[in-house]
Amino acid sequence: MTAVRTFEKADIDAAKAWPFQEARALIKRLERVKKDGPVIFETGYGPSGPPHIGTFGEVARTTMVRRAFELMTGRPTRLISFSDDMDGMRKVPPHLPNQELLGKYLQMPLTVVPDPWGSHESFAHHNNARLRAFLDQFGFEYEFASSTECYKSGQFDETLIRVLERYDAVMEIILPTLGDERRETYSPILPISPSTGRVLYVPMLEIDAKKGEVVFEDEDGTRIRSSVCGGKVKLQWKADWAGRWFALGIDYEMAGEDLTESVKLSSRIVKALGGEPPSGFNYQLFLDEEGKKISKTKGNGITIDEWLTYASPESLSLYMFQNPKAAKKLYFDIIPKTVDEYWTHLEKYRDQEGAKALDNPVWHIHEGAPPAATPPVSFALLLTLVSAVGDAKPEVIKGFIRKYRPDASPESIAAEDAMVGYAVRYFEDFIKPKKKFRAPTDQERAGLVMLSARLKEVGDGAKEDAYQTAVFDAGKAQGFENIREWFTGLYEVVFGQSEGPRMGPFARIYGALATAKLIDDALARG
RNA sequence: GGGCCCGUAGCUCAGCGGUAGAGCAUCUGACUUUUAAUCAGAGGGUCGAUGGUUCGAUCCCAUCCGGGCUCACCA
Repeated sequence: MTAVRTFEKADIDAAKAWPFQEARALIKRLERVKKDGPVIFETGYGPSGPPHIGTFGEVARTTMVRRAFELMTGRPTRLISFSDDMDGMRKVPPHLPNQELLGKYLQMPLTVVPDPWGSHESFAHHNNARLRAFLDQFGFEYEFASSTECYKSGQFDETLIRVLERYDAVMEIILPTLGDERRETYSPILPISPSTGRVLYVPMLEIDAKKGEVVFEDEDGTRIRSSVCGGKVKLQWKADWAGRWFALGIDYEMAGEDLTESVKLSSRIVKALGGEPPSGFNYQLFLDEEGKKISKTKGNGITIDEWLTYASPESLSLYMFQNPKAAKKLYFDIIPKTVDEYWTHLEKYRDQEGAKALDNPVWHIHEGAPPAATPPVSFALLLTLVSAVGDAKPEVIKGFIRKYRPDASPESIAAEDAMVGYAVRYFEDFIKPKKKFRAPTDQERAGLVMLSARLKEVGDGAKEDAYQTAVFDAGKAQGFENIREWFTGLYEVVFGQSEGPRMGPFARIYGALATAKLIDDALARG
């Protein structure tokens, strides 16, 4: 049910959503460097840990720019998801099994470190597989690239030799950014020790660009002359990023705000190599509820698994679309709001045309092909329903929806059904613990006793009106001046909240006897 | 302290030189067998502050304030 629309050039030119602005900057860059052929986008991944919400954000946002660019230019594009799997393991990540075993592989490339779970060729292979499964789960289109493979296959050889040729220029750029101590031993080339297999942080004693060789001292003091080709050395981070841009011809890459300085530095280095830095920008990091930076060790903020427990990937994409240059809070309270905003945008998209449609987040979230169906009731409403029913089964909730939106299309119902599970879980974890059941007043108690008895009398299977009348009769019999007070009390005592579902239909669907039991339970509580 | 990014209605955000906008939230009215619905309407912002450029600035420039990141090593 997705319809890909076509857009006039004038509309595309008028589109102002940030992915289009990024695409325009990219187009300018391409004009400058006069590049033809496929345009290459890149995202990064560090395989010392599993993919996370930031990984998702980067790939999602990059894909948004990619699709905008394709619409504008019609040019072929590729997205490379690059894994830094040749980096040495600096320390054993905590919380992993087989800590002792891993400890023996410190400083070795992550593709040499054994897989602590034993299922893959190496630790990095394991995490690389997780990355791919992660990206596949969302349907991203990308090509995986392994740093180790790039080095070993010789794909980076030319670039490594270029680094040797421009060695002084590269050093001149990097050295001022280093502390005194590191400056003494720094080299942008990190040899892999032929004796121990570790990544060595040692100075280069000789550089021979013509032969593509370097001389360094191995861990055991042996003076080694080695080719830089075929994976015998790798580039140190500051040069690595630039080298990769150069070797792979990266045209676009965004990065976190924490890497702002690295982007600048890498840009200078890639120029020194004779290349041109990619287009891109620095997106902001996420904050927790109190505006503090989210850190993995602290465990504040929320993880992608948590988000996907309570809401759809589309809603998370919307979150990523919004304001990427502002530091945004990422915590549980924003989930329902984001979900409903997503549906609102999707609904609007149907009637929007031209540039308006292109500026609608859903165009970007769905890579140009937003679905047509929207659910008949909002997530917020759904939460109210779930909340009223307590720990109801999804089927009961779905029954309500079909009853109250009889005109909803099957597609619309299907869209809603997916939300029901999310709503139930959100309710269980965030709303239920906050429910406050108060004790009834004497007047309310009398009314509730009467209502319960009346419901049992009528029994299941009667018409809505019969139940609705029963509710009003019970209230009126107790002499409530304003019948609203009766309802408010009913909700607060029985449902633990001040608002609730229309009682007649509720009793009809939930069951009169079950409803009576809810009331009896509430009376027993108070 | 230097650099970069952000600061628009209660919340989330759009607008980026021409009399301030959306969604949600709030309130009011219709309804009155409801406070999940529907319809109609309203309130709410000195566009962080101050200067400057301009006929005119939320939008450009400068300074300041507030928030985030970054400036040893690693990535």
